[in-house]
Amino acid sequence: MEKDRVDPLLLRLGGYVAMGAEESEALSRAVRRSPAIQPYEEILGDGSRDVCVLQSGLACQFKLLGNGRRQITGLLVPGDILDFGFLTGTGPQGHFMTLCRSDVGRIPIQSFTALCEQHPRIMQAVLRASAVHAAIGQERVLSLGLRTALERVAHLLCEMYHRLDAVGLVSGRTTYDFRITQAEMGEALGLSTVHINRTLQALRRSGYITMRNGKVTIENMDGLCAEGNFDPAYLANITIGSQARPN
Amino acid sequence: MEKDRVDPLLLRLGGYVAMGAEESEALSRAVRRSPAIQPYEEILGDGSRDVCVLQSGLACQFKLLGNGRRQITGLLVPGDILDFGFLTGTGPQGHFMTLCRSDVGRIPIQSFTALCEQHPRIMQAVLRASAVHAAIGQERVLSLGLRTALERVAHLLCEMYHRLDAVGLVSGRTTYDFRITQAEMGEALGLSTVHINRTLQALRRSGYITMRNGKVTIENMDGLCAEGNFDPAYLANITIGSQARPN
DNA sequence: CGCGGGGTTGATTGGATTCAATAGGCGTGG
DNA sequence: CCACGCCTATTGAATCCAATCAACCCCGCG
Repeated sequence: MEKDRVDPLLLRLGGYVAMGAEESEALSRAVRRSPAIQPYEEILGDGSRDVCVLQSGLACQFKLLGNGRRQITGLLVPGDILDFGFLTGTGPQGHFMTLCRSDVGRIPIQSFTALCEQHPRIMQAVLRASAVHAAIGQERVLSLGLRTALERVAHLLCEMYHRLDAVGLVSGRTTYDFRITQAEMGEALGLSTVHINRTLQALRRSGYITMRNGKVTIENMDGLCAEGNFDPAYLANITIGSQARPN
Repeated sequence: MEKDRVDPLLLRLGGYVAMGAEESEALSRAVRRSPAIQPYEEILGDGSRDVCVLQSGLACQFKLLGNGRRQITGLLVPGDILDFGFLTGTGPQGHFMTLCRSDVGRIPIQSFTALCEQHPRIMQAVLRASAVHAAIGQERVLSLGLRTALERVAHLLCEMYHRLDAVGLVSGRTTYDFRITQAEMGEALGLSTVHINRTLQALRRSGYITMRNGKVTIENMDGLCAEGNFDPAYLANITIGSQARPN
């Protein structure tokens, strides 16, 4: 099973806008692969404006707040563009680092610009990805602002399932790799490590999930979604006009 | 003092990119003014893709979560573009409504597109505004995720000061209009009304602020900033390349 | 004058944190 | 090969910040 998986970026963008072989190839060619990055290594430290894409592994975006407090402001899965600042000509927000061994691809900003000019669909797909990224951010605010611990964790596990599924990283129906420590989960969800631990236990006891070796299996999808108020709609790309809306 | 203030949108965008008289006028001309909107009226309910700008008053963006819970995901001050979805061709995230009597201007999306093509600086400024909008969102995550109640409120009051100052809505050094109820503040900061009340009292007792008639005065800016871990840098527009960065 | 919304206060409750200690897994080095 | 150390997960106890519940005050308004 050492097969070279399809580029997750292609899967991601292809999920937004159907792309022809020519476009896929052009996109693939533009990506510069770098050597694998070790866990807990900072990405994007350099001032380059390249478009960075997580190719494999898991990464996060975070911000520091004096006295050692840290907030993880976003989790990044393969196929994710780390930061969309290049769209507005601004630098990345906060810091980025890997949470496990990962690969990061880069598209030099000039290549990217040329690519988008030649292939409007690619541009369109990137814009959709950016919109979904923003929607994920909104959901994070909802979680931190008014969801209980149980809801936050349940919601996160559902979200990860859908995001990983979109890039073909879910195996056997509902199992996916999620190499994150409980402490990191806490930093992402605004909860203490201890409470994350107890909350995960509750979800396991209820039969919603099982966890083994950094792999999460959702045993009761409906139950977990209900527990976390999860509605996958925000992960889809909704365009006004292209899809007639009920109202 | 009934003078027609300078269009806050011009002040906002002009703060990002210096614009000539021609550009300012073109921008002004593009904005369609609507009749004043009453408090607690929903904006953007229609499916239009117009670029909406708050011209006066105060508004918020919010999302609902079953069982009546509501999270205010953003506060909007004059000069703010309500939603940047038009940049990605997607619809607005969540709902928008006024918090007090307000005016909303609209730029039909076609006019906007034409405007940006003819005046690249306007496009550039809008992109900067979009980036700052995103940065404000990140700070919100920080607040909800790891700031204490006191820090959240202090931070918010500092943020509003800077945002309103940017559009000329601060009077007498540090006084600004902030017609928001404590309940709404709580919904924005993920705190209960009662706790907001007590936190505001603490800030007043410490001599950081005074409040009267919906007007906030910051009496001790340094103290309030320190209390809220507030650093105004994220409200500035930082562009890679245009400004040399220390590192 | 009664009503309603917003602000204030006190008492109580509770979800989550913090502190503290133990257990398990894994890599390194003796 | 085992010992040691480190990191992560787990558990229990105590504490605390903020929520909830419940009045009450104040004021503008019909």
